[in-house]
Amino acid sequence: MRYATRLQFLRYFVVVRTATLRDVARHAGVHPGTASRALNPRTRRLVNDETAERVREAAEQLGYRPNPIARSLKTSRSASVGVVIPDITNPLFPPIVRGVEDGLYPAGYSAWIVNTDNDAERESALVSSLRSRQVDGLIVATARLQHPLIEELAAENFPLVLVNRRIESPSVPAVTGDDARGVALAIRHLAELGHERIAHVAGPPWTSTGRGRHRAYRETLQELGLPVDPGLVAGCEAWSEQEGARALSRLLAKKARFTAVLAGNDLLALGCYDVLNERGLDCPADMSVVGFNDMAFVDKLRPPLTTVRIPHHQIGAEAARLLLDRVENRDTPVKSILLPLTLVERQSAAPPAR
Amino acid sequence: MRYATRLQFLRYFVVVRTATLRDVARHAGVHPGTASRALNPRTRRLVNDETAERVREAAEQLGYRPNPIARSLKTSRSASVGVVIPDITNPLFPPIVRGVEDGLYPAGYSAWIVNTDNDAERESALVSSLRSRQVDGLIVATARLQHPLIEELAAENFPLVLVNRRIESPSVPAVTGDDARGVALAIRHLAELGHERIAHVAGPPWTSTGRGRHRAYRETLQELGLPVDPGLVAGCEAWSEQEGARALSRLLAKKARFTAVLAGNDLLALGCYDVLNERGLDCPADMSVVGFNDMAFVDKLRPPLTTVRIPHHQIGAEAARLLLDRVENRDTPVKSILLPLTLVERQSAAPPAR
DNA sequence: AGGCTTCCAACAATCGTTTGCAATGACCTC
DNA sequence: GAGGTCATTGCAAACGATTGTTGGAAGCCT
Repeated sequence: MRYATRLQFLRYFVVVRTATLRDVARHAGVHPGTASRALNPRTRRLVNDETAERVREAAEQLGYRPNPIARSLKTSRSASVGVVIPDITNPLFPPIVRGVEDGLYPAGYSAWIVNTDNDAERESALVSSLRSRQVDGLIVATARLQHPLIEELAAENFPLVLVNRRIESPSVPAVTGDDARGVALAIRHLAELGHERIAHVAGPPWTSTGRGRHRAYRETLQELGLPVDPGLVAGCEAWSEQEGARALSRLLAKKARFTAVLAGNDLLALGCYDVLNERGLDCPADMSVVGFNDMAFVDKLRPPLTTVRIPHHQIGAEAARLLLDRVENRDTPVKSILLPLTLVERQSAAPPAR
Repeated sequence: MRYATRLQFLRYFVVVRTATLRDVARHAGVHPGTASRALNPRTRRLVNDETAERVREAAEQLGYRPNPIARSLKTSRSASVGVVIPDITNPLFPPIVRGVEDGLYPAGYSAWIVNTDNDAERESALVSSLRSRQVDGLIVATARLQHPLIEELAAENFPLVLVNRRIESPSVPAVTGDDARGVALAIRHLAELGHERIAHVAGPPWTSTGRGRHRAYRETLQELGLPVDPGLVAGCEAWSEQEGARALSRLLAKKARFTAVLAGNDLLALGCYDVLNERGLDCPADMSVVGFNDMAFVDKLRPPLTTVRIPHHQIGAEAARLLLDRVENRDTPVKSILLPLTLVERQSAAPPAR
């Protein structure tokens, strides 16, 4: 024997080289196939209890850790899923990602995160790279409304769940907040405070959220018998502070009359704050502002932002579970989840000045 | 032939099954080994130009994409690195992560991100899982000051770079901001505004940043001939808003006299804002506050926070490059990088009231 | 013409698992 | 005691690439 002592022999495997299944088998005096079955809970019952125990012990002694690469190669599964987001730097996404991870963890899965910067080409390259890494499914927080890549994956019946944003095609499961009710919550709140002319700084029309919130805004106004005036809506090209500022400026420049504005999301609301500041307008005395998302730290703004809270973490977790369902059984019926939203009242919305 | 037409044959591979190297080889009429060499830039010169071209064409026609799993199994490399962070939800980390990705991308590497929640056990499990996934190196943004796991990896000469936080052991390369000069920048600014008694809400003493900034605070005061009074320092147990608030409250409760406070980071500064608000103290009129990090949106606070900017994205990118150097050649000498910081003056620091 | 490189491509082993199939032997039944 | 079932284990072929070794053809030299 090359090794002076048994200890050295063990150390060799534990430290220098990582023990393989073959080593474990040899150590336990069985065939690698048997060792594999003994260690795998699903096939464990195929091997004698006593043998299995011996294998388990050998594995422990040698510090055996299965090689997921080899396993993936053989099984073409990886116990991991891809998470495709536009940009982790956008404070919207980290909580979702954590939610996904927390949903995945109990099942022993983990997440591969990639940033697309909303670039279709990059996205397609990344997805293809994820797939060649054998991810078992995909969670996609895509922005665009129509989306050939997604349709394609869905057509292949590749396990896929959309998060945060819906897509026109109904065959793709999605987990989102109930934007319509969220918008209603916000508008009703403003109405109860006494606002009648409520403007909307709308998100990009090529996103499902932008479009959906805009529609909900109109519908709620109608329901409440409030004026729905297209002149009170300014659209944005992106979910950014600058765009929010530009939109509100346009509204103000038109001399449109309104006392409150519902922003398509918190970033846009931040933009609104900026122009209000610039023009010496006080929020909420001169203008009420309501956001959407309840991003981190918007409670620290002056004034603290009244906004609609979306349960991002929960969205991620639900998406993970939904995906896992489909991974385990591809024929699980497609189902989408709508999570309730809540209004968090802070100080950016108040009764209008008389 | 099982396939009615050549087109169907091709579709079979392109759509239904993904073409393997063997398929490409057969299609080009060569041995798989030859195909491998033809497609790999590093071995390309071992095969005849004409043959190589034929292989290339076949690969393209069949839509061949190499299987990274199989490649990893054989080469025990993965063209990916692990990124170990406490919590992606902390706004500090997303820009670093993006920086890392951007630094990795040109070399064809990608990043696996994991969150440890600063739990040593979880961290160790995650690192081990990353290693069994054959990551070629690790970028670690660990919080704790001494760190057996890190020492162990370093001892093994496993490619490893620390970001954002240093560790006592000198053999581990790290990329950080130049905290000492950053603190000096902040204190000098306050001194120039006329502050003499400057307090410090210090980060956790078990983190290198917490400790380092505290030391720099004392040293700078001394340099400037300002009083360095231990009664003007309150330590925190965590980098959180609540801890920042508690610390400043303690200082205030002691009736310590001071007109400005340097917070260990922006989160702590946020906590300071909270207690100032509660007590009806105006910032900056009654108390100046300077933060550290320049987190997103602190320019939107009231007052906009004066703080020290850390080039997070650059830190990530440099770390990636450093790591890649070591991955390519394990014997690259250990080198650490200190990036310059800048003070961004906003409105939370002003001359003290007389 | 024989011997020498040089170039190129094929061969086959290997990475560490999983898994269908076959073999063995124990035990049971009629 | 022949035949059947059942539990258990071994065998070997994959999965899809990489790479050291081998061998044949061509080209060059003396």
